[in-house]
Amino acid sequence: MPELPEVEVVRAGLEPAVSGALITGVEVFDTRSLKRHSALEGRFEALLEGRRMLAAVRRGKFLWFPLTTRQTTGPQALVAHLGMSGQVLLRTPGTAEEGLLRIRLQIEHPEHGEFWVNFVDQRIFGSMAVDRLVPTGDGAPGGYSGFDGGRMLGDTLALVPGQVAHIARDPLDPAFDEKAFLAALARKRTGIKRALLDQTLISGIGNIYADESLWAARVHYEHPADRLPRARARELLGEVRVVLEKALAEGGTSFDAQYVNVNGASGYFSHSLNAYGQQGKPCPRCGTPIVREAFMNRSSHLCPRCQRPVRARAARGAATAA
DNA sequence: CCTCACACCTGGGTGC
DNA sequence: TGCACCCAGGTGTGAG
Repeated sequence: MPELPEVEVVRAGLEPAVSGALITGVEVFDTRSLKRHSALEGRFEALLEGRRMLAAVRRGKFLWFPLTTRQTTGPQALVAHLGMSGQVLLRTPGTAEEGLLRIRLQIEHPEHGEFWVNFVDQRIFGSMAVDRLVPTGDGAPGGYSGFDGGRMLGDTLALVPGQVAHIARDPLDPAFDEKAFLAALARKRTGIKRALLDQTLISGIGNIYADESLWAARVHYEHPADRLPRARARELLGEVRVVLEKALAEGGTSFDAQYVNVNGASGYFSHSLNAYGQQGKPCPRCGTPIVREAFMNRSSHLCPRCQRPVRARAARGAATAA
């Protein structure tokens, strides 16, 4: 469900309530929501109770909350991934229980008081975990944590949860290495949309924003990544950034009550979609009906006129033989 | 090493 | 009303 803009809306919403807050209680209602948690770290509840969260950090679609250090362990964080249907809701203690509530943290903030942090997830593709923090490969901050978060973390800023270390930086991250991304893209022998969805190449993009970015850049989703001219690839990356930033400014994309911010409210970007879910409606650019095609057990939405497929890759040597 | 298909899940909507 | 079937915003794993 949630892609970078939706996850950032959640991060920003949690930040004031969780930064500096003490975890006073942890309730796990469904252990399947701990599938990313390794028992080697210790028991999830025991690792959290009595510790404080220092900040709310995000890279791509991953969220984490660095914890105060315990003498017995190195630096650790509570990690959360929303999967397809996860929500993190801030509630006043005593609020009636959400139907699909999987995990609840009881927290106490020194200034803002007590909250429940409710992790709600229909499909259970999301999860929480406590994971150790490891240094980032490039020495830059592990993810985005806002101004205050950056100050709170101080010299432990350049850490990332072990299970997030293989995820690439996202295109809104100041430390995103554009040259390295373009070079890696030029080596990918796969379709451009698969490459955009590959979180080890560039993170934060999912099915909605991949389709929107490709529409904006007028690129067909099966265009071979390694045959996209560098200038076109740079344009596409520019469109990715524009789409993500615009969606963020509008509070993310919601089709129903499934994706919501920490207060349960929906975003407005669904009104700004040009391609995703717009099959049958005229392309806002040329009027040709948008089509939907099967792709990776899901679907791709595109304008068949603005986004022409390229000729299939010629068999090796065929072009020169003639 | 790289790429791809698939498993992992539940619930809401639709059409018969 | 009931039910089968389709659909959904993601990621990790293992086969080839």
